[in-house]
Formats: sequence, C-alpha cells, structure tokens
Amino acid sequence: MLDLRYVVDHLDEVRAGLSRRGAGATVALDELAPLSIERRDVIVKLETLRAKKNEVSAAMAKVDKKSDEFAKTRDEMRLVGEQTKELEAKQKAVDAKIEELLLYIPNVPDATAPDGGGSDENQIVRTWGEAPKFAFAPRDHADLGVANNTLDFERGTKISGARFTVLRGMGARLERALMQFMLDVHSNEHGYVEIWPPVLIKDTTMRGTGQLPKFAKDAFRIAEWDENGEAQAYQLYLAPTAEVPVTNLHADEILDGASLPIAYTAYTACFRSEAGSYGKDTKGLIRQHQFDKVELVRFVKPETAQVEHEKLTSHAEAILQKLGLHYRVALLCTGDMGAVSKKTYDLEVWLPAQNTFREISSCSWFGDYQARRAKIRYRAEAGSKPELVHTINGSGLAIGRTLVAIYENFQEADGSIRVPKVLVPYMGGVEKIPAHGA
RNA sequence: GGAGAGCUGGCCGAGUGGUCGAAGGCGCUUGAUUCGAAAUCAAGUGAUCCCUUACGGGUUCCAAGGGUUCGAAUCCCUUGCUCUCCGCCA
Repeated sequence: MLDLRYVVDHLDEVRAGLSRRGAGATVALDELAPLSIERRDVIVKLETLRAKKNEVSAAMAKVDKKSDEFAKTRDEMRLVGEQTKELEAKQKAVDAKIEELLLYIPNVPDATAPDGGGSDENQIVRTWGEAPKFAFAPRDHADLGVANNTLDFERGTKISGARFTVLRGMGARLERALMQFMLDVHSNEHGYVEIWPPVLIKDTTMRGTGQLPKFAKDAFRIAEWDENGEAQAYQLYLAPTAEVPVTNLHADEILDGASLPIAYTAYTACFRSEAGSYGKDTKGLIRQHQFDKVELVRFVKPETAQVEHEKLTSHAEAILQKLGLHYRVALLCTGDMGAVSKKTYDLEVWLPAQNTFREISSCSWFGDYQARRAKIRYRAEAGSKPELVHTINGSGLAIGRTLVAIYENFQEADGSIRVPKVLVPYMGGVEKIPAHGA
C-alpha cells in the first residue's frame, strides 16, 4: 500500500500518477485527506491526555494512599481514563477507515511505464529468436499431447473437474525436467538461493503481497470441519504463486543493508480460481486451476531497483533462450499492469498453433508497496533508520506454458516432439518424445 | 486427539501492581590501549507514531486482542504460537 503521509503531502502528484491507470483509481484519494487531518487531531488530543496520566501516576506512587489528596487525584484521573478510552475508540475507527482506503488504492505507476488502456497498447521492447517454419500445419499442444498420451484432459476432469489436467509418462517427466532445469540455472548461474516454501498460507501473508483483500475471489481458500461436520472457512489459502510465501519470508524484519540484494528462486504448485475467466482458454494447459511455476524474487535497495528489475527480467529470458524458444518482451501499459506493480515486463512466447505470442512470465517491480504492507525493511548501515526495501519478482518460468511452447515449437511432421538440448540430461537422455505411446 | 510447560529487547535472561523501555550477560558500534590483532577498560547501542523549520519534546510497544485499576511486563479472560510426553500418521 501507499504511505498515508506521502499521499496526503503529495496529493496532486499521486492523483496524476494513479489517473494513468484509468478512471476510478483515484476515487479513494479525496476521502483520505480529511481523514488524515482527523487522525492527527485525535492523536494529539490522545497523547496529551496520556502524557498527563503518566505524569500524575508517577507522582501518585509517592503519595499516601489514605490521604484525601490521593482520593481526589484518583477521582480526577478516573475521568481522564474515560476520556482516553473514548479517544482510543475514535482513533481506532479512523485508522481502520484509512487502512481500508489505502488497501484498495493501487500503486503509482513508474514514469517509464507507458500510458495505455489495455493490452494492445503495451510496448514491444525486444524480440528474441525466430518463429519456426513448418512444412505442415502445426498442431496445438493439446492435440499433440492427447495423441502421444502425455496429456490426459479427460481424466483430469474426471478426478478434479474442469481446468485440471493429468500429465503422464514423458509429459510428466518433461514437467519435472523443466522444474529442475530452471531451478538449476537460477541457483547455479544467476545466484538465487533456492526456497521450498509451504503453499498453504495465512491470510496475513496474502495481504502482505497484495492478493488480499482486493483479489480474494481469485484465490482458493480451504475449509475445516466444525463440531457439526459442516465446512467452515479456514484462514489458510492455497498460494496462487510462490511470490506470496517467498516475499513474506522477510515480513516484519529489518534486514542488514549489506545482505541486499537478496535473491530467491522457488518452485511451487500454484492455485488460482480463475474467477471471471469463464470461456477463456478452455482448451489445453494454458489456463489451469493448478499449475507449476518457478518464481524469482529479489529484495533490493530502492536506488538499485530499476537495474535489478532489468536483471531479473533477463534471468527469466535466459531460460527461454537456453530452450531456444522464440519470444518477445512487452512493457505493459498502465491500464494492463497489475494493481500492485510500478512497472511490468511480460515475456511472451511464440505459440505456432495459435499463431501468436502468449504470456509465459511477468516480471514486476513493486517499489515499496509490498514492503510497506509486509513491513520488510533494511538498515543501510549500523545506526541508520530502517527503510523499506523494494521488491521485484517474476516467473522464471511458468512450467506448464513452457511445456506447451516446447510441444508446439518443436513438433515434427509425424507428431513427435524434439527435446531441447539443455533438457536432454534431465530427460534421462531422451531426445525425442515419440508421436504415440510416450 | 490427550496431559503438561512456556512466549520479555539482535540473542540469553531477571523482573509478579507504581520510580521498568525494562537489571545482568552476550553481541554490535565508537573511543582508549597496541606496530597490528586478541585480551582489557570506557561510552553508546530497539522500533512506532505525533508535535517541532530546527534543537528537542511526547506517545505506544514485554506473543495478539479484550478486561480490572488512578496506575499493568506484572492480575483476569480470549486467541495464537512454541516446547515436552502419550496417541495417530507420510
């Protein structure tokens, strides 16, 4: 979330920044300024009373408890106590209102994020490789995977419902190979520390990175049984991305400035309800309730954030390059960017069957927005004031979509699929997934 | 699931109603000493929010939330978490 003081002191600037996201993003700002003044008034009154209480209480310790003077002061202070309680209740109410507003206000886009209303106004900043040429009509991954018996959509639906898929044989092996390969590259070549986090996470953790309260409907929440055997909502969510548990590793911490940047990579299964995406990408692996992803997370000093963001993006790109997959990098416009982000690059991989690029990674710089929510700070040097870190993360990469890209880009006329060279060792030496019975 | 113990500053650990942001120790920082280091000695060493141009002043924080009281780290209630033993379990 944004800093109340900063918002109120720079109202016009913040308003101008938020308005770039489109109408509606600035609505809450107008309520904030008067509330902030009210908050300060309450605090000043409250603290004056408390100071008096503390002063008098200290004096009373030395007074004879049976004296009239003691009784008189005590009665006076009883009144002060009541007033204090009223003011405390008022402060709580005002703070809650402010918090509520702030939690729903999105991040201010960075100046380098282009203006725009939707995905067609994103800027393509670079393109890598070339689209493969086929002497035949390329088939999509779902057809290939059903034919070679590595993707079982029907049984996925049978056991778990729509948007669940079973990987089988070399499909399952490829998924695992990709996970290992990505983690190896990031930890060995890019200097990330590997993390294996829980995927059931608390609501406060979801709040820290901004998934809650605004996007509650996008996440799965688990239930527990009450004494009547009824399912009751339980305060644990299925992580929609490793970003959530991994970023929150350092929640409520003051990090040593010398330890920055901290870089983590983590594989997790990811769970998304995909509310509001009915009818979209219903065929194949593109949009699932459960999918695998390797994530990259960096905690950095503010002054290095832009450079760090580019660096992280290049780390995600390296995976695509090593696999030999044609892709492009899109700088998202303000209207297409996530609410928490200041600036986002999407990596889009070429999918020949769809004759288009599809998102396979999203690399975002969040400024101090997540850090403020999650209270992730650092001390530049011994004795200096704690400051908020900047957080950056990105997929490195979405594994299911990578498998899709490999199937579609490396298919042969007979329906077999070439395994990218770098993955062959991870596939136990297999260089080609056969067209049938894989 | 059953029984018990506990949760205090970066760490260890005192503190059971007032003078406690909290003894003592460790760690850390600075200075002295040293050719330098170790050891030793001295001083300092949390966060939060509010007021103030500044200097500075004040508030809150002893797991969290509520309560009792003129006054709570200390008493009461609720919740969470940790540990030990038993049971169950991949």
